[in-house]
Amino acid sequence: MPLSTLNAEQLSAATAPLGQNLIIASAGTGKTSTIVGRIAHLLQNGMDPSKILLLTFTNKAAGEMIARLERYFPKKIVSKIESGTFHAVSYRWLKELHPNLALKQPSELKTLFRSIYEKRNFERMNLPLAPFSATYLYEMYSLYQNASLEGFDEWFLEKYPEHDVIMDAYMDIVQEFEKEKIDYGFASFNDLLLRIKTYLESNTIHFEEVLVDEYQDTNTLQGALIDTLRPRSLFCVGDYDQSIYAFNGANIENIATFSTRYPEANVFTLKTNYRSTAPILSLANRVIERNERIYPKKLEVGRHGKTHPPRLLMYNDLFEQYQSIAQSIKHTHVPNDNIAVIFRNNSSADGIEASLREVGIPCKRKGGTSFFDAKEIKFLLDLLSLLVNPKDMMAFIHIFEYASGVGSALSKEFFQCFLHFGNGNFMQGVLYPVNSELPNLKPNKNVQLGLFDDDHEIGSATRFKHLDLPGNVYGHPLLKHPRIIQDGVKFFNDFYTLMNDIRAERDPAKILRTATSSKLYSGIIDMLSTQRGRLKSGEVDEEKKKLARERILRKAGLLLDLSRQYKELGRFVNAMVLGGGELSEGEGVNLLTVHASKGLEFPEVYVVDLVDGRFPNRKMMSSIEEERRLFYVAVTRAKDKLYLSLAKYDKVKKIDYKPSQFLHEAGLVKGEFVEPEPKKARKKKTAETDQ
DNA sequence: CGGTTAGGGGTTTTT
DNA sequence: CCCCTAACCG
Repeated sequence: MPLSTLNAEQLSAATAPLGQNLIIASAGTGKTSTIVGRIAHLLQNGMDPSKILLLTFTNKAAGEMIARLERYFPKKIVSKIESGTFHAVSYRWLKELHPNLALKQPSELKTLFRSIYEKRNFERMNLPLAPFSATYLYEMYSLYQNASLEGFDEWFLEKYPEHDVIMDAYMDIVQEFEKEKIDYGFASFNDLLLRIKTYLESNTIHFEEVLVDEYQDTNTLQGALIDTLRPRSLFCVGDYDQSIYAFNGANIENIATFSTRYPEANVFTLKTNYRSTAPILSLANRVIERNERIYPKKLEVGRHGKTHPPRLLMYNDLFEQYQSIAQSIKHTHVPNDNIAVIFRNNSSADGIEASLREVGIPCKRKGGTSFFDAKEIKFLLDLLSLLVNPKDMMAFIHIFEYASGVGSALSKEFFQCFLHFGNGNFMQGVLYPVNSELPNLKPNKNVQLGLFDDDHEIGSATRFKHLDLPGNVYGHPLLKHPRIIQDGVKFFNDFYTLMNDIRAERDPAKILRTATSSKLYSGIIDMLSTQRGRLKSGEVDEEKKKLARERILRKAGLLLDLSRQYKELGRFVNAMVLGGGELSEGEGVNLLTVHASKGLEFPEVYVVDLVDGRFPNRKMMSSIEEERRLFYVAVTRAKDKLYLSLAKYDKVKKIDYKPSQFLHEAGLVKGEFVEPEPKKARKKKTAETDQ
């Protein structure tokens, strides 16, 4: 049974009485085993599994814990446990209340936000200071939703009192953004939590025990969500030294004030580290001890035997560093997937990946340009999104931007045309238009300038006659649009054919099969593979193009495989948004950001680019303490061997680097770290104004 | 000119 | 991938 493998401190935590329990679990102390043991304990004592809620930071983590429980309990019981990330669980509940919920990627919502922002004319407002850019304002708004429960204006002005004069305009943008989201039927990640919180304020979903993993990274909103759940018992597991999500509103106060908020709380500490060797742990501790100790803890080494001291690798040039690491990985006897290369920023990944490829070592990346960011996959998902939610203008715009001569503005007009042709029903407007006149596009222009008014119908009937299109496309009112050209009409014809083929189908796999074999998609494949097969000289290398084409087809096939588990199209599309980033492709050496490495462990770890400015990141650093925690997380991933590396110079960018202060703190570089003169920081957060 | 579209150069971290 | 700038259109 899972409980019999626990040590004394883990067991006393796992069998704690119902109530408020906080488990301080340092890196590698068997946190997962303790949570699994806790659930086993609850089940053994007869708790109804459907009254247990397990909240984790990634869906993968939840899946692993559930899988471990299935080794000891019948699947029928374990599957009743409610589990997943805050977002996944909220989505599951909301889907019952709002079946048409359409989850959107943050980047999409940012684009929507920007388009609203850009309608405002700040120059005309004669402002005494430059307003924040759309991007920065969006990021702040998003952070606010996670970090605060008060009004946006209050929260914002506390940070930037001088923006008082623009606050009304900011609020106006935010309000319009909220309205547009509802009009388009969109929900953001934050909306999932916000909406379920609102629901819970007047309704109850009762749980006997709620377990929260990675409690140190819960933000204020998630904290409030736990509060509104009001479970009979709470079991929170975390380590304040591993709190690394401040940028997402993670509130270390949640864990720091647990025992004052719940005076009856039990606090358990897991002290014995079974993961890393003594020298690795002592290095980690030396550094992290410079941060304030919130709860007392002292790590004890659970592993004995032969050890390798952590090694500092210092190089003269950036690429020499990557190439040398690739060589060292090539010559080690450890299997590739037992090795991780960990970095602070994704910008390190390309160089490492290229160097590994050079010597023929396979590698996989999590984050960065993921599977779902690939254009060929995004296109298919946009098609599906549009089928699920025909109000999804963003998805439509992305699809039609592939037609040559069509950009985002014209694509948007086309969408409005279809809505008009179908009396508000998009699909109707595409397939069976009831209005055959163009809508009045940009009425202000027409009225003020008297332009374009009578251009609308020019050549509409005859312009595309030679294309030999089927009658229903040839007679479609979209062809009357003055700015559609031949390629656009051909694209529309293929789009029309596909929509006609899949309009009645609801099964995700069948739709994908039709879509991937459609003429529309083969056009996309051709365009993308030609682009990717192009050499620096501009010529297309047929071999390279063929390879790109095969890669695209393989990816599309993978998406099709994923879709087979889903019966309902909407759930499939949302699942791809919700869990998409967690999928990593292929086999080989693991390339990870520190954030992505959380919760994982590897026999051999390389932490690279440990130079001042990059790690710690000095550009937009929230605090040196947080950067130190990031360093702590990175090094405590290592079980047996730890390499810390840096290069003193980047000859491509011509930048000199100094060793990271954490290497001084670790005692690997002699002497106390001296902070360099702060360079004039480029202000990126303010928008350019003409004055 | 104004509004778009298309292509080139720099990047913090995530559900 | 996001921001900027150079061509392009009516």
